[in-house]
Amino acid sequence: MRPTVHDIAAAAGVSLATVDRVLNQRPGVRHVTREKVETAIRELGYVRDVAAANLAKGRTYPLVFILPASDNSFMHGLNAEIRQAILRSPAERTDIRTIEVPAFDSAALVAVLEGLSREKPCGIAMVATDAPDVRAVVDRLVHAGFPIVTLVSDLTGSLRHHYAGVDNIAAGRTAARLLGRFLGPRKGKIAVLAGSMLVRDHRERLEGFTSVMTEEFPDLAILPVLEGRDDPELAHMLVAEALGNADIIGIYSLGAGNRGLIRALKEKAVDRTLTVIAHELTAHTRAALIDNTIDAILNQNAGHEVRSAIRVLKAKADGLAVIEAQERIRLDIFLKDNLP
Amino acid sequence: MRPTVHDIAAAAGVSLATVDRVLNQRPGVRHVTREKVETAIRELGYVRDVAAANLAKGRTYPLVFILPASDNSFMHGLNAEIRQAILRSPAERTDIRTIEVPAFDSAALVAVLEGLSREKPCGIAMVATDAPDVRAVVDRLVHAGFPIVTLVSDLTGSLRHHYAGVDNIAAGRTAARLLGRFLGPRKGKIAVLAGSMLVRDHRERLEGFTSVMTEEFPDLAILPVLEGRDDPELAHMLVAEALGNADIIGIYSLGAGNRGLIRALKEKAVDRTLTVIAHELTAHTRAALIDNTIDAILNQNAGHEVRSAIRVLKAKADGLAVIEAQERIRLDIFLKDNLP
DNA sequence: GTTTTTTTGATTTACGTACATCAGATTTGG
DNA sequence: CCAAATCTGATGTACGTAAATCAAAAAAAC
Repeated sequence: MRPTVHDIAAAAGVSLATVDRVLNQRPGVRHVTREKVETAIRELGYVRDVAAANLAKGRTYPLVFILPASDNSFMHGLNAEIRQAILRSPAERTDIRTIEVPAFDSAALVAVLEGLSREKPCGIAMVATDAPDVRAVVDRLVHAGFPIVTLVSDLTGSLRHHYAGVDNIAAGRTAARLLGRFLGPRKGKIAVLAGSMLVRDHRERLEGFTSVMTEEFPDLAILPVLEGRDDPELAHMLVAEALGNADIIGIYSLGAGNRGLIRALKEKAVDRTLTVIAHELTAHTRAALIDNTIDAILNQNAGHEVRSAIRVLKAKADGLAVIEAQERIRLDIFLKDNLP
Repeated sequence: MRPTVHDIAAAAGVSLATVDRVLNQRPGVRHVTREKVETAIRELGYVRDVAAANLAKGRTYPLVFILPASDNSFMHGLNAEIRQAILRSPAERTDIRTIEVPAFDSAALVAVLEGLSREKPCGIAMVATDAPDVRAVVDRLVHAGFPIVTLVSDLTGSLRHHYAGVDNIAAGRTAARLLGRFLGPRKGKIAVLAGSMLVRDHRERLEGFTSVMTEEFPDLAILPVLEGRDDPELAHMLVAEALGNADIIGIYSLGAGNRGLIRALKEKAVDRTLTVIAHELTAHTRAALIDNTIDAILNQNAGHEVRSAIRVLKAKADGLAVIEAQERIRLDIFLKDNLP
């Protein structure tokens, strides 16, 4: 049987009230007494029963998710997963609220974050916009004791406690190697379709992609990036136009807006053997993978990201350890054979 | 605030004791009264506070893991993950015990399972040996009310509640497509190294591999399977011998014992451009992936499998729902760029 | 040495549920 | 209609912790 507060009290030769004062860092305990209790805690290997404590406290975990107001399927999926988490709230004692901020608008994000410091949530998950002012508020909030995790897009160099998202440089490198290996000895040009080079994750994917391509597949030349702004229409136009170049033998789509890409491919490239790698598994990319329009899909599992963010925030709020291996968000690689 | 038993009692116009009798299916409640209470439960949307209930019951979850006594790195890894889980036991209220049975010995497995029905664990996780007698005991135990999940290797056609492992047919198909695409237009022969065709997961991987190969990559011919019994020495011998065949341009290693494979490759194939796909990420395969001896690794995350099995067993024991998407064990595909 | 302050102990209530006991009410059987 | 059987209510204790109160003891200040 694991030791309880009573056992600690007995072992330390103090009363229950004193143990409670020490455990919950309440004032009114002499230094020596505090030490006695802490020794007993260590020696008996006491760990507070979080379930019982939460019951007694009537604790809930008010969490805030800050998301960009982007209208693409990935963000819709992320929202859906958060709604699922909200449905589980009663069982998980969470109280989740989402706030939408204009995408790529660091000032707006900063304003929201500063507003939050007043309402005292016990944890914040945010899709970070990578800017110095954001980094500054995040660091301030972390110092003030708020658990903060970044979601999907990280804020490197900040003090955020955790990042619930994939390694985008690795994703880009993986895409490059897959494309390079799939194309084998062929020589030709590679088109890259991105959302916007202002977004950190897209920049990182491109960075990883480019470095492996230039180092290891010198026969493949990367064309200037097409910025589709995650907009299907624009993506369609850009890709359709690019396909006029007969040297293109591969495409890497590292952002959203794949609907336009797929349409362009089906219209313009029926007779060509293009190798295409895209990001994010959606109904559209899934169908395209099955009918061979796309050759591989790299994906991050939004559900895992949301659940991981919640687990980490709760653990941080309770001062508990997280299982690192469990919280690592993996890059999924889907071929048509291992679709879920 | 979520409703409590008191609210139900008030709403149904009965006493707390009666609500308790209904909730815990104790006798001594008239049919009409029971219905009143059940209606109130439904209407208020009452869900039992599992944490409080567990506290009151002093509940722990005695779980049993039944593993084959196989001496390969995957099983060692699995064991290590179970030990990690045991370390978390106090916090998770679990009480985990492992039992080793001789590998591929269905009679021994049956004997162990029958022994278990007497000691009443609240859940059983087992690496299944695929045999009719095993299926029969499992079905009996499920009928008797034991939550059972299969781990790593499934028992299809049985009544087990859940399978915590990867889809091995999909894994084989994925390996085939990766190998086929990596080899591109080349023609040649493919060697397959397996552990034993007596193991279901190996059979399934081969099945998936073969079907995609024959359907979609007719220029690649699969040689008769080399059965390495997951033994590095034997694998080394078999592969070294096979590499005498200069037509071999690809290898699929679908079992354990990759140490021998890697050694053989480094000795015999330095001057050849072989494409190699192997299963299970270990220190050895990892190093081989980095130095280009292996081109891709398919992996199942033993930690996730163990944690998933535990979550599912606990949920079943409490009669709760599981988050299906969370419990799906994904097939990891590692290139040298996305190693964890 | 007394007063004031600080520290500690003892005790109680609460959280939401489980479980046991016993008395009282209601239904059923004869 | 009464006895027996069945059902229901009232009540209390427990689980491990939090949090509060008030009294008592110890230490510090005067």
